[in-house]
Amino acid sequence: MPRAFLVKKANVSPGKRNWSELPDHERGDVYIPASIFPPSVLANEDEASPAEAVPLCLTKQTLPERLARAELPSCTALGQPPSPPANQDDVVEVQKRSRGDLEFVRSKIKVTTGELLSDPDPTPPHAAETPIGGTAIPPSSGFPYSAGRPAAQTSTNRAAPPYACQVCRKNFQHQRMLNRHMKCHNENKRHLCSFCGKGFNDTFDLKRHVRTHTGVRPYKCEVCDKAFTQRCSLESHMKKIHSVTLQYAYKERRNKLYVCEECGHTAATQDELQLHITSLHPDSALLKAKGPRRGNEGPDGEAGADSDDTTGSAGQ
DNA sequence: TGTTGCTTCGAAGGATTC
DNA sequence: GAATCCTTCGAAGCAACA
Repeated sequence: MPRAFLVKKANVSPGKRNWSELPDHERGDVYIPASIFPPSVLANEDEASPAEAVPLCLTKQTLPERLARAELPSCTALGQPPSPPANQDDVVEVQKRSRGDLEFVRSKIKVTTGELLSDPDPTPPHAAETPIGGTAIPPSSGFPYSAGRPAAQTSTNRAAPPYACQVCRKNFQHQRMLNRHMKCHNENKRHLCSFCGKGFNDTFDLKRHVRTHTGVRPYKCEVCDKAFTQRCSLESHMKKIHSVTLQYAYKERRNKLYVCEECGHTAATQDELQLHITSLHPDSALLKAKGPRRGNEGPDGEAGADSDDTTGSAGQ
């Protein structure tokens, strides 16, 4: 019996939900805890998606106990944006967490595929200089650094990707790649988790993170019915446990699986999901969030309300 | 204490939408 | 063309077990 099926101790770290407590038949392929989105929470959608609504960790009394326990220790740092890294070259993300009185630091050293200059200029990056290559980082983002400049204009690099990050000196082929990369250096995370307040640079990262609070597990192993929050987890499970390697064509896109976050119902198309929500959850804030993507919403988008982040594997 | 399986998340490449 | 979304890879950390 795979250990994955063993019930973990109840004393889980506060930063993680322990959906393994639940039998797989209850989680199903798309397990969603009941009442995970109290109406009081979903009602607040003026400026943010449901996932970006009022941080629940600030209103725990409105939550079911089990959800309240889902509060990540990062809540303790709400309103306290992380200090900028002492060394801007570090691609180390430090998450402060606390276990009761004990606070610990979880660090992640990201080894990216970004291309570093093979012969980096020994002179320090002129991050504060006027950008030459142009930057798309909006002033409102609070990002203090310039995005960079075309590396082709910098000295002796041969065939180097044209856009270089002035902070970490990585090179990118496209300006948009560089622009997005610069978010990594931005301490102001635009997309905040409504449950714990943790910020993310990308809407999809937020959506993916929210699943850890909601318990939505869109990826189901068809062999043992165990469900996972991320596809890579499923594929890893399939490979290690069942010795089944899911193979897809290069860049093949799986069929999308639209998940109703009210009840867990899955639909093959967005229209079908829309119909489902309209008929069964007419008061759902998710329904409102299904409006025009950029019609009346802020720059943050509505991603948190989207259930289309859940793409089913091809085998489903 | 080492191994294994799972969870979570950062980040880049590419596709899609606006 | 820019912004957003999706996919993918990889790493760190944890729990459970040998």
